[in-house]
Parts: sequence; structure tokens; C-alpha cells
Amino acid sequence: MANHGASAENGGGGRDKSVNLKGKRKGAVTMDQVARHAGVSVMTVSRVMNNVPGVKVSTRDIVMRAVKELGYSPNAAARSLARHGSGRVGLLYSNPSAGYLSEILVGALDEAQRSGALLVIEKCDLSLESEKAAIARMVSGGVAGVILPAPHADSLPAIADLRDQGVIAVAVGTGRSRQDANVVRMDDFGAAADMTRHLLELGHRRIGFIKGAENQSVSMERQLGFEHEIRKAEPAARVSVEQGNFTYRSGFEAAEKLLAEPQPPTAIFASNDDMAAGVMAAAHRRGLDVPGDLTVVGFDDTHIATAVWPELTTIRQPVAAMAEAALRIVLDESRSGRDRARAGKPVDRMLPHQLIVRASSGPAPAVD
Amino acid sequence: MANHGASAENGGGGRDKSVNLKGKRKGAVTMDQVARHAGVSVMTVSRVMNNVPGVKVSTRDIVMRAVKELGYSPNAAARSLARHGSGRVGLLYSNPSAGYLSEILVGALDEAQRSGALLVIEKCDLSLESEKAAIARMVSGGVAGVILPAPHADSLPAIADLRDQGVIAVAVGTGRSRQDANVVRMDDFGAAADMTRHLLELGHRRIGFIKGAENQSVSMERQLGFEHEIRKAEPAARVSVEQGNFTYRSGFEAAEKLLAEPQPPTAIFASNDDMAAGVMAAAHRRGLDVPGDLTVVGFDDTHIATAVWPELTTIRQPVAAMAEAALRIVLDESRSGRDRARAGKPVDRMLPHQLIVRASSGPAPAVD
DNA sequence: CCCGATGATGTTAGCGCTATTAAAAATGCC
DNA sequence: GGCATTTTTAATAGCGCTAACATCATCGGG
Repeated sequence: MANHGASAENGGGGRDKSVNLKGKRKGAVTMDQVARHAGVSVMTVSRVMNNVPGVKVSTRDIVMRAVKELGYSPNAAARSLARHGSGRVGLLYSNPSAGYLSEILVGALDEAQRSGALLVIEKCDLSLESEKAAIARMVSGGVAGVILPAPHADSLPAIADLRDQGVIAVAVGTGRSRQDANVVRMDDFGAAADMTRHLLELGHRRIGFIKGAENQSVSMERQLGFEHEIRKAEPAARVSVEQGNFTYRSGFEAAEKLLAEPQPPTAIFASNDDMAAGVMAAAHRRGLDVPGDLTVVGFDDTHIATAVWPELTTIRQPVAAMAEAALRIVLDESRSGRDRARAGKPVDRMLPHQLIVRASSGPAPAVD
Repeated sequence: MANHGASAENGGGGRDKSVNLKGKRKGAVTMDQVARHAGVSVMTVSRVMNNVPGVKVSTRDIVMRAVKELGYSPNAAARSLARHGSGRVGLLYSNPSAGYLSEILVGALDEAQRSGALLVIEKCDLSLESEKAAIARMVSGGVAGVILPAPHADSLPAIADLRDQGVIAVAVGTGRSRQDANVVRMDDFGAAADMTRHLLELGHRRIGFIKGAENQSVSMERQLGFEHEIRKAEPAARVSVEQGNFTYRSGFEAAEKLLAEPQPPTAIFASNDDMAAGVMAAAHRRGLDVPGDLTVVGFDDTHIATAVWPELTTIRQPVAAMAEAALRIVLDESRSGRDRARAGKPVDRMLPHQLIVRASSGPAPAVD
């Protein structure tokens, strides 16, 4: 490691004393170097990097330029250490829709890197004991807060547990705001309404709806959004609702029932993409063309939405952004909540969704 | 920071002395405390924690006990910092099978946490420039090595790039061992042979095979394994091979072709689960029962394998374990390679796979 | 024109761990 | 038994950063 490629560059110049003075290692620009380069002290650089107020604009600019010129990027480890253990954040995961997990992870990881936090991920299954154990592990690992994605976001015991231990909790992807924990979510109600409007605009008047798992609050929100829009825009439409549980299989089975009705729906709105994929399979099995004979739409825009043929019309849920936001909240809260005695109501952050129209939805077939 | 919520609880309980003794902060046991508790110096504790040879067994035991009693877990940030930037590992990801990504992430993260490494994840698409840019970012971020999962594992430019910059590269999930980089993989050839044997044992003699993407070396391995087993065990079997590219859609289309043959196969072996799901859809569309009329098997055991109905018989690829192993290799290499001049041949680690028999495979239908 | 308010910046002291070096204890050899 | 050698342990100096305090300008009012 003594010298190789990188050092040749430095050595070649020969005149750049400052670099030579400090260090021989590649890509190891430190605050010190930036400070020297900008002609200020390290503390000023630190202030600029952390957006701490009380730095003259002109100074800030000089520092910024130095940062850019040297390609400086702060050392997450050192930062986390100096911040005295703050910046350790837990992330509880079980085994949700898989694609969902990786998005959560990517979003959180990304933000963690950016803000110098350390992510501690901990696996558990859906059982209460397992959840509790995982939380205990995190807490004893010294996390400042814990992010609870999807299925755990609605776990009262988990939230209560965290609260009792004085650890910040952020629920991601829960249906409603809540008093006892910070929340990052999307407008499930509104999104379901948007999708419903899309179906109505395509002329569908017989619509099937497949509910999500009963223990998740988003299921209810989505159903309410659907029903609200129907009542508001087209009360005459005929709807039938089946219970699902967010799995492909439950979507398949629900669709079998819906399609077996004497006057089957011309469109089926599944509360997530996995179930929509199941619906599609059931439709194909009956020889129905999608979307010629049956429009199928989902929710979430996970991997499966485009892995399926035809590709699903669905609602894009900004999962990665939600995870990012959750991490930010933990960090902000842990820093601000340090002195003021844990007051203030919990944060409720809602991120925008988007209707993605793909090939699985089309105009309603002519009346039969 | 002096005290907030948590301290009130401790104070309230009043009797839990041990917690009070240890420290005022939750879960913040330091090496210092362990050392004191064990009656040794911090350095000895450090040696024990890192399995450095040269500690008397008796001393090691004492330290271990102290560690356990105090519930000590090393601070990753401090460790990474003190190790002088080592322990920073990059992970390049694009957008592979999604379920794959989260498994990779989970495995790597898990091991990162355990061994106190800092994971730097970096996104890129399949283009060469994007790949190059992502690698540059990581390198300038001071990583000791980079993990290249699935599609990038076969990217010669990426590997060459890394090598030129003196950064360790580990390819995960490539088909063959290689001279220019460390590799973690599974026995794709053998696994495909296993699966083929499974089909033959079920009595299938007309078998369709759907190849994976041409630019990935595992595709070839799996095909060779399949063909090898056929030739070896049942040369009389009729096989037809279609090209796919690992997507659901390509599986669907390949299956359409296979099933349109005058004497269609009684079993289709898709090189991954996504394609197998596509095959299943095509079969259902034609009114074929799976596995009654057609056996469908996949490869990888990703999320979709159980999200589909009937659930897929497939090969379990130990993705998480592979990611773990990859991280270990980077860490080991970066530590050992520090002095000895980057010699030694690359590591080639092969992890065991497993044939998972589920509901999608069954005995061949009676001859027609 | 001096003195306390404000800013704006610089200094100092660690965060928890590991490398390095020095010291002590155990061992070997003649 | 004495001294070179080889373990095994201890002491010390940072890693790159930030919190807390110290310092230095700058400025207006008495």
C-alpha cells in the first residue's frame, strides 16, 4: 500500500506541498486539508459541512469551493464517533414484499451515508417475542432511534416498547398518523381514489376490489379511498370487494371468486402488486385478455409490476424516499430532543405518490 | 445530553444498580470498562475482540467473560476510524431481480455490522460510463474493496478499473472462477444438473430449457449443467432450448414457443424464477395445469418462487451468505494485503446450493 | 472613546478503538 | 544462574471529526 497509482499523480505535480505534507493515502482528503486550502480553521469547515448557522456567507463560499476542488467528503465513521454515538439508527425488518425491503434499505442506506449515520439492521419475524427481542438488541446496541417499516409500522407493542426505552420510533408506510410515534407515509386514501378515478374514466362500471391484509392500516385506507371515490363520482357503479392478504396467492383466489360471479367485473383493483399479479394469472387461466377483457391494476409499483406481462398500471409509492425521510427524522429528533425534554408532538410526514399507467389497464369492453 | 427520558426510568426503578454502575448512557459499554472489569488493559481486550493471536488462553477467557457480563459490543465507527479508513467496503448495485438485491444487502449489512465495516453502497445502471463513475465515487470515498454482485460480476471493465486503482474486487454470483478477481459463487453447473436429474427422475423425457441472459456467465454454466446431465443420464431425452434474458417476459415468450411445438415438452426448466413465473403464466393461458400437464421449475429461489401459484420447485441460491462471504474476503484481503505486495492468487469461494422441491413439479403425464 | 453586546472564527479536548512501541513475564540456552 | 529470546501485557499516540469553550473582531451607546 506504500505507493501506487494515486501517489504517482501527487508526486508528479511536485509542487503541491500541502498534499504531500499531510498524507500519502489515496482518497483521504481530510477536513484539515480543506481548512488549510481555504485558509480557515477546521471548525469552520465543520460548520459549513453541517449547515450550522453563524458562518459568514463569503467564508462559506470559500470553504465550499475548497471542498469541491479537493473532492472532500466527510468521514462517516469519525463523524459518528465525535457525535458521541448519536447517529446510530436501527432498522427492523421482517420479510415483506422483498422488493419493498430493498427499496427501504437503499433509501435508508443512502441517507445514512449522506448524513453520516450508522444503520443497524435487525431481522425478526412477525411474532411479538421476536419483535421484542430484535428491539432489545438494537437498544442495547445504543441506537438513537428505530425505523419500523411496513408490517411493524402498525405494531403497537413495538412502538410502546421503544417509547418506554426512550428511543425514537418512526413508522414507515402506516396508514394513518398517530400520536405515539413519528410517521412517514403516503396518502393511501388519495392514491386509491386516484386509481379509482382512472378506472372510472376508462368507462368501467363493474369493478372488483381486493383488500389488503387486515392487520395493516394501509389496507383500510386504500379501501376507503376506493369506496369514497366510487360514492362521490359514480354511485351507480357495481363494486364487489374480496378480502386478500397482500400475497400473490390471495390475489389469485380473490380473482377466481370475482371472475366467477354471474356478471364479473371488467376491472379489478388489487391493493398491491403481488395480488394484482395473482389476478392476472387467474385471468389468463380463464382465457381472458388483459386489458382487452379485464383491466387489472395494482398498488405500490414494486418489482413485480414490471416483471409481469402486461406490465401493471399501479400507484408508485416512494418507498426509498420514505425511508430517507424516516432516517432524517430520527437524526433530527435525536439531536434536537437532546435537551428539551422530549416534548413536542410527533412528526407526520406525507410523501407524494404517483399514478403510473401501463399496459394492464384499458377501456371497459363494450357492454355485453 | 446529560439526562433525559431514559434516566428518569432508571431513577424510577431505583434498584437496578448494575445499569447505574456501568454508565449513564444506554447501551454504551466501552472497551475501557471491559478492560477494567477484566483487570487487563484495553489493548488486550482489543486483541481478544479481533482474534489476534498472542493472548494467553486464560486471559482470553477472562476477557470473554467480562465482555459477556457487560454486554459489550464494539463500536463500529471507532473501529473503522482507528483502523485508518480500512473497513470501508463498496457495494455496487444496479437493478437486478430486486429480491436478489435485498438479500445481497441484508447479507452484506449483517456481516458489515458484525465485523465493524462500513458499507458504501453506490447505484449505477448497466452502462459502462455509469459503472465507471460509480466506481470512481467509491474509490475516491476511500474504500478498500468493492463487491460486485450479479450483473456487474461479469463486467471486465469494472474489474480492470478496480484493479488499476489498487482496490480489491469481489465478484458475487458469477459463473466461473477467474484470475483477475476474487469470486464468490455457487455451483451453477452442478445445481442445474441436480435439477435436471430431478426432472428425469420424475419421468420427464421431453424437456424444454430456457437460457438466461447471454452476457452473464451463469447462464452458460446452467445450460451446460443441464445438457451434461441429460447426456450422461438420458441421452435419448428430447430437449429444446430457447433463449431468455432472465425477465418474466422472456420466460413467457420462450414458453409460448416451446408449448407451440408439435410435441411440446412435459417439463420446462427456466434458468431463473422470474422466467419460470412467465412460463407458468403461459401455461395457464393455454389451460395447462401445473404440474399436472406441465412441470415448471426455476432457479434462485427468489421471492417470486413462493409468490406464484403453485409455488416453484427451484434451486436455493445462498445469496445472503454469498454477500457475507464477499465482505469477509474484502476485509481479510485488505488487512493481509497491506504489507505483502498484493501477491497471491485471487480467492475463489463456492457456497453450497440446495434443490427445493415445491408444488410446481410433478411426475410426467402418461405418454400420449 | 471605552465597554459590554453581539457575531464570526479559532482552540482544545476528547469520542472508542487500534497500531506501535515499550515493558514485563516466561522461556530457553550454555 | 545470567543473559538472549520469545511470549504476553501495558502505555501511548493518534484516526477525522465535533462539542464546548476561548478569542477576536465589529459595533453602537453612554
